[in-house]
This record gives sequence, C-alpha cells and structure tokens, in this order.
Amino acid sequence: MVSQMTATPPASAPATRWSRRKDVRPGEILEAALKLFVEKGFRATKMEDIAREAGVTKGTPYLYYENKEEIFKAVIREGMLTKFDELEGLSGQDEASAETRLRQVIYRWWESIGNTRLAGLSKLMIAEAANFPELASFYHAEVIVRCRNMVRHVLEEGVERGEFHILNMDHAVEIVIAPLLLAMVWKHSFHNFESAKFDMPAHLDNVLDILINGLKTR
Amino acid sequence: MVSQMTATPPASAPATRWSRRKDVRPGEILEAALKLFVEKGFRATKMEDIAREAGVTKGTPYLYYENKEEIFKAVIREGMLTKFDELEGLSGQDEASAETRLRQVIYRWWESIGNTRLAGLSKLMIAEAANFPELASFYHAEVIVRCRNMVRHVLEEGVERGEFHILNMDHAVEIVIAPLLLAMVWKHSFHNFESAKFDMPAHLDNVLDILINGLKTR
Amino acid sequence: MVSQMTATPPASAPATRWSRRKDVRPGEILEAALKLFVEKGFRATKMEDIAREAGVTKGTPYLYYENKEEIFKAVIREGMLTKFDELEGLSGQDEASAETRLRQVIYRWWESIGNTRLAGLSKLMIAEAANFPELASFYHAEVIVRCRNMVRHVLEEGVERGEFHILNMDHAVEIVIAPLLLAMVWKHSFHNFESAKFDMPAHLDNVLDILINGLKTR
Amino acid sequence: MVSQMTATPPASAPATRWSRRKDVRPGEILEAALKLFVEKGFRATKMEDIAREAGVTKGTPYLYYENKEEIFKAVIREGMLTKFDELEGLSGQDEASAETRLRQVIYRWWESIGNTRLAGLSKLMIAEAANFPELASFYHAEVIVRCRNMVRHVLEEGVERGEFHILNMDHAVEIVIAPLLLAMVWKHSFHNFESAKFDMPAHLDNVLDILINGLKTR
DNA sequence: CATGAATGAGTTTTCATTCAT
DNA sequence: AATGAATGAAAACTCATTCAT
Repeated sequence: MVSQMTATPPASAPATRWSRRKDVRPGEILEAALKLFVEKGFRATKMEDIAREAGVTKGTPYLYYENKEEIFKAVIREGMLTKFDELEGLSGQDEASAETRLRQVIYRWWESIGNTRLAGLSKLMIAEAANFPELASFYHAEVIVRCRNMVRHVLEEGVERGEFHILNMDHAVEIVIAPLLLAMVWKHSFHNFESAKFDMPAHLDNVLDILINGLKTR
Repeated sequence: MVSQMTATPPASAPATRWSRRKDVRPGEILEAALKLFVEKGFRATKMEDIAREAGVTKGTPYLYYENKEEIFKAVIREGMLTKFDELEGLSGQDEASAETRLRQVIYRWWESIGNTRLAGLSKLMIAEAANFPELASFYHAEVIVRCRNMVRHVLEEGVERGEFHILNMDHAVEIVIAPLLLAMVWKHSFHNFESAKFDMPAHLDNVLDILINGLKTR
Repeated sequence: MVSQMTATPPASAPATRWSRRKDVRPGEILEAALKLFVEKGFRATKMEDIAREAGVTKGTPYLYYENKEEIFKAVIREGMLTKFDELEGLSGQDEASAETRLRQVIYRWWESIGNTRLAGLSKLMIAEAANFPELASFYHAEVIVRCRNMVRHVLEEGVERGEFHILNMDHAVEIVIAPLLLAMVWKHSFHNFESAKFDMPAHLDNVLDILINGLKTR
Repeated sequence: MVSQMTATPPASAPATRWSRRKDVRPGEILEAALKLFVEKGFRATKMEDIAREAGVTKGTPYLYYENKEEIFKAVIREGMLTKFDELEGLSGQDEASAETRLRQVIYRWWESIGNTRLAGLSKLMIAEAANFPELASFYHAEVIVRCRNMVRHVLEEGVERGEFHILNMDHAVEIVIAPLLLAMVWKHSFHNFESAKFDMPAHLDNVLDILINGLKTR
C-alpha cells in the first residue's frame, strides 16, 4: 500500500484509449477501493465505482483480483502492515523520559496513521468485522495487538523508571489508545458536523497532559 | 424504541391468525432490524432477513415502513432518544462530589447503553454516517452532543467546586468519552478475538481512576 | 417432467401483471429450459430466454432453482425417469414371439421417447457429457443402461426360445439401439437438411426387418 | 486440416523468438480449437484456452481468423473433407465380394475417422447444428450425404451381384451407418462410464455379421 | 509477427419492492 | 393485516475482441 497504493495522478493527456501499466494497476485499484470502502462501506461500494475511481473500466479490476471480496482483503492486508513496521522501527530509539517517549509514540502514530487515509481502515474494520471474521482476526493480531504492545512497552518502561504508577497495565493501555480511536472516528464519520474542527495535535497534547498526569507517580 | 422496540413475546397465543398486532409489529420490526444492521451493516442486511427475524414475511415490513431506508432511520431515531432522557433525568440529582457523579454518569451509561444492544447503534452510525448524512447529523446532535454535554456538565461542576483542574474543557470531555466508545467497539467488532474478555465495569473503574487522578487539582 | 413439465398454455388474457402459480412454475420453467437447451445448448441458452419462454421475467427462475446449472440438472433428472418407468412397465406383459416383442419395444420407445421432445435430451447429454460428468454418469446409469437392459431382455428371451442366434449379446444390443440413436440425431440436428423426411415408423420397420432377419436362427 | 492441422512439433528450435510460423500457426490453432470444441462445446470454449492449447497468447488467433465463429467454421470445414477424399479414393478399387467391400469401407472409416479426433467433429456438429445452420448444411452435404453414398454404392453393388436382398435402400443405408454414429458417441460422450470398454473393431465385426446376415439373399 | 493489458457489451445473479390473494 | 410469488432495476462477473507495445 505504501508504494503500490500511492497512485500516480491520471495521465494528463491520454492520447490513447488506455495504457498498459500492469505494475501500477493493483496499487491504483486498492487505493481507489480503500477510498470508497472507507467512504461508503464494503457493500455500498460498486465495483464499477472502484474501477472508475482507479481510472479504468469495469473489467480491469478482475484482471488483478478474483472478486470484490479479494479486493477488500487486499486493501486491509496491504493497508497497514508496512506503516507499522515503520512505527515500530522508530519507537525505542532514544533514552528520553517515558513521558517524552509516550508523547512521541502518539504523535508519530498520528502522523503516519491517524492523519492518513489509512485511519479509515480502522473504521472499515470496525464496520465489517462481523462480515469478515478471518480478516478481523488478522486485523486484531496485526494492528490492535501491535498497537497495544507499542503503548504497553512505553508504559512499562515508565513504571520501571518510577515515572508511572500503574495498577492495571491492560486497562492503562486502553485509556491511552482510546483517544486515538476517537480521533479516527471523528475524522471519518462525523467531521462534517463538528462546528469547531479539532486541532488534533493540540487535542492529543491536552489529552496526554491529563493522562500523563493521571499516570504519574505522586 | 423503548416502548415500540420492546417486542411482545410472539408465543402469546394469538386468537386469530394475525390478531391485532398493529401496535406491536413496528417495534418487533425495528428490534429485528437493529440486530441485523448492527451485525451485518445496512446494505448487507436483506429485507427478508429483517422480516424473518421479526417473525413475519417479506411484505409485512412495508405495511409499516416506506422502505429499507426508512426502517434504518426509524431504528436510529427511536433507538437512542428515550434512553438519553432517562440518563439525563438521573444525572444531577444528588449533591455528591464531582468525582462520584462522574463515576455515576459513566456507570449509568454503561448499564443503559454501553452494555445494551443499543451500543451497536454507535458502531452502525460510525459505519453509515457518510451514506446517511442527515441521519448522521441527527445522531451527532442528539447523541454525541448530548453525551458530551452530560460529561461536560459534571466536569464543569467539578471545576467550580475546585475538585478538577481543567485547562481545555472540550478536550477533557473527549478523553472521558473515548473509553466508552472503545468499549462499544471492542464489544461489537472484536470481542471474538480478545483472549481475556474485559471485565468492563472493572475496566471503567480503572480508567476512571487514572482520568480522575489526572484531572484532579493538586 | 411428465406432469410438471406439461406446460399449461399461457393464460389468454392476463388482466394482471402476473398470477401466482407456485405449483406449476417449476414445470413451466423446466419445459422452457428443455426446449432451449435442446435447441441451442446449455451455454448458448440465456436465463432470460428461459424465463421469457416460460412466460415469466428474469428473476423468477431463481425462485425455484439456484442457478442455471441446477436447472440443467433438473431438466435431465426429471426428464426421462418417469417415461422409462412406463416403458419398463409395458414390456414383458405378453407371451408373443421375441420378434413381435422386439418390435413392440422399439415402437413404444419411439412413441414415448423418440418422437417426443424428450429425445432432445439425448442430444443434449451427448453434447454436454464432458461438462457435467456426474450428470452424464446419472444419465448413463438411468437411461443408457436401462435402455440396453430392455433390449437385452427381449433378445435373451429370443435366444432361449430358439428364435434368435446371437454370438455376442453386448454387441447385438448395440446394433438394435443404434438406429434409435440415429433417429433422434436426425430429428434434432439435421432434419432441416433431409430432403425427403423420414417416415420414422416405416424406417424402424425396415430396419427391424433387416436386424431380425440378421439375428434369426437359420 | 490434414496439412494445416498437422502441427509441427513446437520443440523444433526456433531461430528467432517467433520465426516464420505463419504457415503452421493456423493449423495449430485449428487443432487446439478442435480439441476444445469437441471437449466442451463451442460456447464453453474460451478463446484464451484455444490460444493456450495452441501454445500462443490471446491475441494471436485473431491474426489468422476473424473471430471465434470463423475458427469454428474452419475447424468443421477443414476437418473432414480431405479424409473423405482419401476414403472415397480407396473404396471401389477391388473386385471383391460386396460383403468384403462393405467390411472394408467400415474398417477404413473406423481407422481414418471413427478412431480419430475427427470423430469428435460429429458430436460437435450434432450439438451445434441449430446454432450454425449453414455450417450444418455444409456438414450434411459434405459428410453425411457422402458417407451415405459410399455405403449405398457398396450395397447397390451387392444387390446387383445378387448378394444382398434389400427392400428399401435408404433405410438399409441408415442401419449400416447407425453403429458408426453410436461408436463415436460412446467414444466421445460416455466412455468414462462404460465399465467394459468396447473393443471397437471386434464390435464392428460382430455388428457387420448381423447386418450382413440380415441383408443377405436367402 | 506476437503479446497481453485493457475494454465494454453481454450474462448471470441478487434483492428491494409490489400487489393479487 | 398478512402473505409470498413475481417483478425488474441494479450489481457482479465474464470473456470476445482490440490495439499499444
């Protein structure tokens, strides 16, 4: 999705009916599908819409994917993994305070996922989990659990250093993750109705203040 | 939904083939529709499935609702309002500490919404907001904003009393709401994959400990 | 197919858009499908053509059959069995000479199968055997083998009575069956090109003369 | 088909990527098409399958044939003619008895047609006659009628010589042809279900014994 | 000559909705 | 008031054919 799904802008002047771009098509199709699935949901998205959005015709997606369901699976699968590799690679590099590192993790998540079209994936999986159980399982293992582990790791270090005082680690992890989820939901489902659009970095800042304050050793 | 959607048990010996059911049918249909919409989404739910789930046949829902979309709207509209009236009626009755009242609000929310089939409504609206903008607007005004206001009210009282120290009220409200949303999402989308199922009341307890600690005046 | 597939003529004056005739629809659909499959083959027959031929619209056949393949199977399955029960019931009733009985079997076959739309089934199976192996197997067991057995039975009696002199029974059975197959093929595939249409009963007569003469004990 | 369809082994080291194959390609394509049409029928055979079977890619058949229908016509047209020329050339050469010559005709037919992939052509035409009337007409004139004439010629000689006693020549011709058709049908449609595979030469032998016996003057 | 990505007309199949019973 | 057979618009999917490379 990182490389494949970065669509090249539709050729400005297509002199011919079409061009052959076997290598980029799959990415363009997934990109288009991601956008529409996130917007309308799996069932409400028509194959022809995906094709049109990708700049091809009805039949072309079928050259690369068996059917609509396979496109959905590919969207999810290719969508998040690489980003996480990046994220996990970054975290843990420095020797700053746990507080600083927690803030870093959250900000980075916002930059590379939350503020990205990929955040829509989460909304998508929330909506379709019951219809695609194996995919939900995959998402749970590869996204939710990894996300929790990243947070848990920082929190545990904070506890070791005596910075944080945490009674129940599982629940503490959740409260850190919760506002991230909320941010994605606001962004993807109700942004049109929020009169004063959230300044998300500032929001995360304030939320972290409260949380870190609440987690701190007294 | 409270009154209408409380289905009378279909087993209660009907005198005629279809004795006067005009009064209970709509509720049974909405109840069935809610269940299926939450499970599978709007598009993936077939009218016939709704009918079967409601114990009637294909044509019957159309006697009470124009079409599938109207059923969806009715499900959302009737689904949450009355519950909120209850909730709002309860809160603010006592003169306990803001901390106590915040805990009460959250627990009551969990009892009357979060732990109820109605929680699925939120998942549903998150998924379908883009397809039903007016409905999303309605939901935003009637559910999200009211929910925020309830929380805000308690927090503001806490600030007035000198119990809480809050820099940005909007953001503080969000961090209180966030774990509630998370709870609903876990419950409705990924509960099958959570090895150790959350003891939700305990979780809310712990989360509130952290939040209240973080919000407290030092 | 006998009863079910006997289509009632389309109601002369349908005042309404359609009428509900759940009991006769399947037969009408199979009847229509048989006609078109025999004419054009399985693949070249469109579902919509079957529907139109049956006097219904596109969607109706799907109320009674999963898909086109199931219709094909039903056509074959229902097509021949009952006729054969009739045939087998008739043969062997009298104590006439083997020659007489052989002639009877052949004539009856012609009346109840060869001269019927059902003969087209054979052409159909010949064409589609490779595409529907299990169905071909079923056809082989239920039609071909039964047909051979009927003939074999008569020939064996003829041998017992000393009427016929047969060196290899298997091959003798085939030579009796062969002209029946030929008759069906001519009728269904090349009848338009035969300048002098065969008088089939006379033809069978002549053929039987030769065969019986050839089989006779000298 | 004899010359064109005799594919040169594709293994013969090509000097260039596609060295002058213009002369052999059409035959290879028809050969592949024949095989697949016979196996699956005209409609169920995909152009791409023909191409793959012929060892080329999708576009190539269109360099040699207008479209799928033209390929079908070419398959039929080129398929049988030359073989018949051979057959007709052979028959009538010697001065043996009519019985001997009849046996010869049948055996030769079996060798050069019945036991060949070309036999599938008959099955194909039986199946597709209604969809390709002009082709069926052509096949009728060039194959069926010629085949009958060959048989008729021998039978007439037999009558002239006083060997055969035939009341109705047309019908006699059919009874001789019938087992040939049967043989092809068995071979191409139901061979998988025949427990004891027929020893076809022996079968033809036995069948001819009966027929010739039946035709003989007493 | 040959390739094979792309097209788009054509089919199959689904399902919300209607309406005779 | 309820049924459920039938409709027909709308989607999903196929594949013969084209044409840039």
